[in-house]
Amino acid sequence: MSDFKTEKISFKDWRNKPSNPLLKCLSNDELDGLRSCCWEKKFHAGSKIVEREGDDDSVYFIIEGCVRVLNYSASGRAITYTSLSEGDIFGEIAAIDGFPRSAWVIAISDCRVFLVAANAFRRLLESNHEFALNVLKKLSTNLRASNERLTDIFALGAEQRACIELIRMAKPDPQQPDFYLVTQMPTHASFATMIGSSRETVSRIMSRLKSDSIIRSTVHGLQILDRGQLEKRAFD
Amino acid sequence: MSDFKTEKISFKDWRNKPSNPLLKCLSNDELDGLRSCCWEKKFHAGSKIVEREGDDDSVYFIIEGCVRVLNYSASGRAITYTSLSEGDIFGEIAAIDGFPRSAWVIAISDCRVFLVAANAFRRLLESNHEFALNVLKKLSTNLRASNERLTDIFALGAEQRACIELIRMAKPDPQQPDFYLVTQMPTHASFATMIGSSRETVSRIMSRLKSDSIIRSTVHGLQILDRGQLEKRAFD
DNA sequence: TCTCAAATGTGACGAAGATCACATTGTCAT
DNA sequence: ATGACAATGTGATCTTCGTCACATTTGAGA
Repeated sequence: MSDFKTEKISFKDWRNKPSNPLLKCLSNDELDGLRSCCWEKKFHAGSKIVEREGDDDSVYFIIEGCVRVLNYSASGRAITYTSLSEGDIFGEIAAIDGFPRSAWVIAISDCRVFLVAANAFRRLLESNHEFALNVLKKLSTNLRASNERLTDIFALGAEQRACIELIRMAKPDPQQPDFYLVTQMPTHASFATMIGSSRETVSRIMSRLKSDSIIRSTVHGLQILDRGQLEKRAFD
Repeated sequence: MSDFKTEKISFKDWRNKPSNPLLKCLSNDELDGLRSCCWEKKFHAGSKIVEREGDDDSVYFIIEGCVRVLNYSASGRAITYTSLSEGDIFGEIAAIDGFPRSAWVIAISDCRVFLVAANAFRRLLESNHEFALNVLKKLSTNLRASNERLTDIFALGAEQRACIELIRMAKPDPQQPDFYLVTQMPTHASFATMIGSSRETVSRIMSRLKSDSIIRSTVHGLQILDRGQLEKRAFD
């Protein structure tokens, strides 16, 4: 595993990062206040950051790296709720309502995070309306996504869900402007936990999409050759 | 359809209702401020209150009655997110993030609601920390529930989900303290949309539970004869 | 380059449950 | 009571996918 590239970051730089919309509204004073109840922590790829039912209640700000929020069913199957990266936060729910963690968080890549103590986070919510509104918006977004997903699972088949997820993950290819690209395509097994399916089913779906020339594997990631067709399969 | 029993309610009575935890923290002034941007509306059982993609953005406070928040898939199948009644609110997400409605809301029984304009609601969020925190807690609760449900669907079979839902809906029977009771048991078709299954499957599950003497239909609703067995079936 | 573990491909099989098609039973207004 | 319509019960299929089993490929170290 490669070592961390730990470029030191100042609190002000942190706040002003464009990838960090939540913190923009903090004043210098508020930022200083955070300093005393905020630690930096590092996690290696694959390590556990938050444990379900755990009673640690800090809020995590991702400075660098990528994590996955998920749960395990009694039978051991994993269900991924969401993947997060630089600028995202997690753990805010337990900090807000004080109940134990509702999910696991696992580092996908090496990570650097800032931990903010729950009561410091709540103090911020109370003192800064704009910050509170930002958090409210974030929760709203998450809730919309979660409900949307619920509908998809009831209504759609595995292939449709896979196509939708691919479309979600794809960004325009910087090299070839006509194509879309999924950099960082996860393994079939991980992808399966994201769409609520099995490894084998994902494998079969991908094979089909490849043989139909809708997608293709390249060194840069998964290339989408025919977005129209992909959308057609996604939305029928 | 029976007419409404429209006992007039004052704003202060409204705030002080025990079923209304969200509003407790409002001052008299804030309450007065609401008066000018708040209407009462009535809806008959079965009528549509909120329409998905609609751009009305008020927040609804249920004074009386019972509603269902749901969505329809492209194929026309309904998926119920939650049922709400007196003291609950809905529509807060669109008011917070300004995007179109993400779900439909249908009146199950005759309803009386207070509508609060989105910007009045947002003003309240900004001026009253406690209120904002209450709303944050509510969203957190909803998010936990939604994710929990997602896990259940992947991990559990239809019968288990049905049993879990029954347990959730059951309250101790005031008459016979040993038993639990589901007053207001919905139709099998509705229940199916709540657990993500089909009407026929629900019918078969209920038949099985009845023939195994775990539940029984009475005039007061669905009686749970053997909660232990029901839990066993729910959680294996 | 070799090696080994992880990731992927693929056939066969079975179980769960959706769907279709009716029969039956409630329930409510006249 | 008597329709009429909604709700429920139940059998017979048919599809989708999960699961098992094993082959094949890939990729990262040594």
